[in-house]
Amino acid sequence: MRIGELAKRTGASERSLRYYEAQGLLSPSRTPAGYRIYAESDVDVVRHVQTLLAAGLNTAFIKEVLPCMVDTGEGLAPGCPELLPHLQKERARITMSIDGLATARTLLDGVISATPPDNTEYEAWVARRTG
DNA sequence: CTTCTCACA
DNA sequence: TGTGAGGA
Repeated sequence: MRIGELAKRTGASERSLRYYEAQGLLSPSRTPAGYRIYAESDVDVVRHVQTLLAAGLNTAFIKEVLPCMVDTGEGLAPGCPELLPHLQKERARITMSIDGLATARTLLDGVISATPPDNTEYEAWVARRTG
């Protein structure tokens, strides 16, 4: 099938499909005219890529683990045992990221609730809109 | 009409 | 990642 059909069947944009290819996640053959020809199995590959991308993994990591992933009908499962450590490492990375955002939010909360030394303008504004 | 590459107010 | 140009 050509890129248009694969896009329709997976919900991925043609743009994304070409991007996945550039990242080595897909390697469609070409017609003499240069049109990309995808295999039926690529539909699943694209779905897996979308799942992993949504799970916060980058294309480089996906490229490594994709061949070890197996479809369970429900979702994806680790096809190789030596995959778990890497997956857990990714999980840890996401946790770090969340912690960073949490402290950022706490800091911002502090700024939002802080009382300015000279609050005349601030209070005038509050008074104006609270009536 | 569909796809391709390349470039970017 | 979207979008549009310019071509096949």
